[in-house]
Amino acid sequence: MLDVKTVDAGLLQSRYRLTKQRAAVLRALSDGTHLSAETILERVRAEMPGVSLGTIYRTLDILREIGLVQIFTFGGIAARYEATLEKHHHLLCSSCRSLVNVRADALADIARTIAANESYSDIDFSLTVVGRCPACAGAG
Amino acid sequence: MLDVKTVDAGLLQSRYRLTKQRAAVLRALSDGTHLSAETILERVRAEMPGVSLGTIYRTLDILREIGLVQIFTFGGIAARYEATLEKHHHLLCSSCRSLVNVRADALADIARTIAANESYSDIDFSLTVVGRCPACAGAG
DNA sequence: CTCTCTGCAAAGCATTTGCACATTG
DNA sequence: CAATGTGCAAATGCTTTGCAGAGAG
Repeated sequence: MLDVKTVDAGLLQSRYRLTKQRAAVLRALSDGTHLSAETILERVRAEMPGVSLGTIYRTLDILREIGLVQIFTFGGIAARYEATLEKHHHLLCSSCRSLVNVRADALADIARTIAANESYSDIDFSLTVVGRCPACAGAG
Repeated sequence: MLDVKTVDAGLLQSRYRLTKQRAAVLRALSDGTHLSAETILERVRAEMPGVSLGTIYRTLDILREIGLVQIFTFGGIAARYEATLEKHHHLLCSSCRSLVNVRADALADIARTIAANESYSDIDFSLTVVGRCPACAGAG
């Protein structure tokens, strides 16, 4: 999902440097799905103590700007970051707030049609399905 | 979108009282689409100065609990509240952050299929399309 | 009277920012 | 050295909460 070539392509064409901290953030991101800034900080600090949360946010913002990470916002939980280039959507549990990634290729046509109808350009789109996850449904 | 019958049905079946403040919030909501708490406060204060933002939030939370308002969260802007029972989705301008409501009936099947595949129940879903609105595209 | 509601102010959380120092090319 | 990056801490924006007094049944 996150090869060196892609990262270099992004960073080198910009004025940004690939510092230790940024590399660590990228490594943390390539491990998991929909990570929060706080989770990323923990992972980065595991190998590099002393890194600040501010740096995590600044790095994530740069990576987003370059197009290497996607940010997803949901109600009630902190923003989630993903280094996937694959288009995907989310299932959010209304009870435990856990997240699951899902694909929905059929959505693209619908989103494009909506955007075209209203003359919106350069679109991106994401579907969030909120519901009770199997675990929470089982627990009552 | 918000008739007295519906409101009464919701409030009377609960332990909540229909106070002046709550009525004003409901009135503010029935005027507009995707209002922020701050906007609602302004509108409520226009007819009833002294109302606090805390009361707005508490009221909105009750109304959501009863099922009279929907809350939508997007990145970068405050949550938006709507008293519509109609299922709808949003176009968010990546530049000026303006919002437009859109319908997308074809989405229901897709969302249900996704949820069923992953065994999620009691689902709700919403699509957010982010893109440049016509005004911003025109402005360059 | 009892329960619910409100305003106020403070607290809470996620995120951003200013600044002085460190690091890199 | 000139530019970019970092840690720290303070600031910000949105939302929630505790509390003491007001209002409703």
